[in-house]
Amino acid sequence: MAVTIRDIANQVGKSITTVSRALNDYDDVAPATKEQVRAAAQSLGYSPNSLAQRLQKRTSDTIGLVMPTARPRFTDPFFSELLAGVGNSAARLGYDLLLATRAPGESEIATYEAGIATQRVDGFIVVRTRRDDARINLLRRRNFPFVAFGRVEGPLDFAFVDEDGVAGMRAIVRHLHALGHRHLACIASPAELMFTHHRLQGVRTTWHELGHPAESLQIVEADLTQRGGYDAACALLDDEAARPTAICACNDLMAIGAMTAAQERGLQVGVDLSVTGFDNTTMAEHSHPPLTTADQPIHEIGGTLCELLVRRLRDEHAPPEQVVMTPALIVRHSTGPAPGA
Amino acid sequence: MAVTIRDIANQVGKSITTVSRALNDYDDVAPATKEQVRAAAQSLGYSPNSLAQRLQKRTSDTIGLVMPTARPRFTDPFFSELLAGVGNSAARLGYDLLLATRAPGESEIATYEAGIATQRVDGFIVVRTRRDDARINLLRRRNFPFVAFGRVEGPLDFAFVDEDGVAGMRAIVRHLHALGHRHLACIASPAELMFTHHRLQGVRTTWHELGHPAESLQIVEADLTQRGGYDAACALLDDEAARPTAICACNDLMAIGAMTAAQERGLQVGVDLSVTGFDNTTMAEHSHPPLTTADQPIHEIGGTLCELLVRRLRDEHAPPEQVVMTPALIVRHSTGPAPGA
DNA sequence: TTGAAAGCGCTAACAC
DNA sequence: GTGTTAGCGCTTTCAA
Repeated sequence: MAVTIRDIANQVGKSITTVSRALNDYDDVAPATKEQVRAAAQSLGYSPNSLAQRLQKRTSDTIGLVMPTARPRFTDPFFSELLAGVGNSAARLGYDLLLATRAPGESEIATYEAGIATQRVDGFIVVRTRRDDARINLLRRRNFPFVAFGRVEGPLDFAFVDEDGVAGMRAIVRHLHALGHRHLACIASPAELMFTHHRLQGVRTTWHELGHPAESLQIVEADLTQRGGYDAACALLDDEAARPTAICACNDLMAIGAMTAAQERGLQVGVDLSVTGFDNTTMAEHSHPPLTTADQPIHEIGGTLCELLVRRLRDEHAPPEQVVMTPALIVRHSTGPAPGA
Repeated sequence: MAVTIRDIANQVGKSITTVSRALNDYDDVAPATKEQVRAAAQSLGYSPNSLAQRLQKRTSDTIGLVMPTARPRFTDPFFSELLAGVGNSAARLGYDLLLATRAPGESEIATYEAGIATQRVDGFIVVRTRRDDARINLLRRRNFPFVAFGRVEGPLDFAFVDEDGVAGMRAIVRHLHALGHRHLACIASPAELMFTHHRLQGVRTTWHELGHPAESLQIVEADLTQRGGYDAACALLDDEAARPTAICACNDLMAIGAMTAAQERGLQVGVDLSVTGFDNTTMAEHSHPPLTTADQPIHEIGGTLCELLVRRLRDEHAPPEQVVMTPALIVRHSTGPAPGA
């Protein structure tokens, strides 16, 4: 069986108390004893049992993250990158990362409830916030530590990291405007997601500010996947009378789907039709043509989320920190001058 | 603070032992008492402290998975899908999933060592096996429960799930041969990965069996990313004298990168050049043109990995189960008759 | 400088 | 049926 402090105590002929203090480098232990204990620990191959430590300390040293997976085939490159960011940061800060995957709904909330009730996690990272977010409402009600990736509607009395979706879309729409586009379509993400709200608002207000009539902007909703973007673009492009010269999608995946739809119809993306994404996943860089998009430093955001949460965990009274990052416009070849402009 | 069995015991005027037994539905508790205890637990909002339960049971009820992330920007759609499969299955079986991300190397091994030593996990899922795999060697040496996604060279005395890479590539190469291709290039994944070995072997032996001379097959290595596939394809295509009519890549991501390279050179994929992938990620379905590839049921594989591991955890003497799945050829539009054939 | 004892929250022999 | 007692492996008063 595993080596315990009791084994070390026997070996060096001291009490387990002394061993514990020696290992934790208390300064009321004789230097000689410390050395002796450490040597014994080393030679016996001792490692503390973290379950026991955690029970005693009444903390789990664990961060929970529940990935919202709507469908069984779940392939969002965005998340693997975010997870890597969170994971690396958690490890560096001495925390474990507990991962669950759950479709939004009752069982999702139950997962949060269970995490809290059974004291398996010290705090949560909530990703992809919704306008009215049941997860956040719950955590707030329970006064349980968490950090969100994204904001919500209503009071923002919690810690979050978010990107400025309005500014990101403003940059994109201005870019398209400057290229001479006068008929724009936006492939929106699901309305319940908070970032949709920001990005859409960015599109709408900027388009309006630039003096375009409301009718020159079409908005269709899709489900964040490549297939969703594809279907939405098909509908937009097949109505030839109202066909836009530019399509801005609310994420890269949908933009790539939209490009496929355009190409199937013989349109050259970047020439006959401009398409933009959002996120700057690595796919955007390597799509054909490379995608104009707004960059979010996803890996870094994951790290920041973790840091903010840990700060809160270490100091209960730390004020909720709020970070809003401005996405950078990345111009590639999927956008070009409006035809005939 | 949190409600404990002691609180319940006080409330109902019984000992904590009785409460514990009632809650665990032992049959030596009076039905009336059981009811009373349950009601009290309910009304007090009791949930067991899992740390305490685990310490007592000497099991962590946790499965560890360390994602090998070579670079900081880590965007493999393959992994998010695998994680979803593992996560769902783990939850269903009553296990937590502990996720870490670590680049292959010393710190990766240290992560495994720490997980074992501190008793934080009951077993590991090892993904993307290498021909000589330090992780597996370690786990084997320590006799620590694990299941691998993939095989290794040498004795296969452990549980694993793998796909038959030889068969998958055989199907692809035969498909290309039937289309009249006589000059093939393969974009191989890194040589240290075990699946590279299988897939490459599938390509080589099949090509040979079909009667092609060795010189008609070129093999270049790339790093599994879109960029890697792109670079490799550029090199292949720019040597016009030796230009292949078909390129088979060892995963979808590289195949998509290769398509980009071809398209940049004015080649029509599926007509002037055929390209194939491997994995059938959702990207393959939506690429332009849609990619011919070999299907791996990734989500399901994740689930199976979990199940095999749990079976082993519940029964120490269960023989190591080994599952090899045969990938199905998915023909889409990235392949077509060889030019001039 | 060290050790005895209590306790984190839970389960399980064993006795009554 | 139920309670007493011990103990999982650790930390931390409190006394000596």
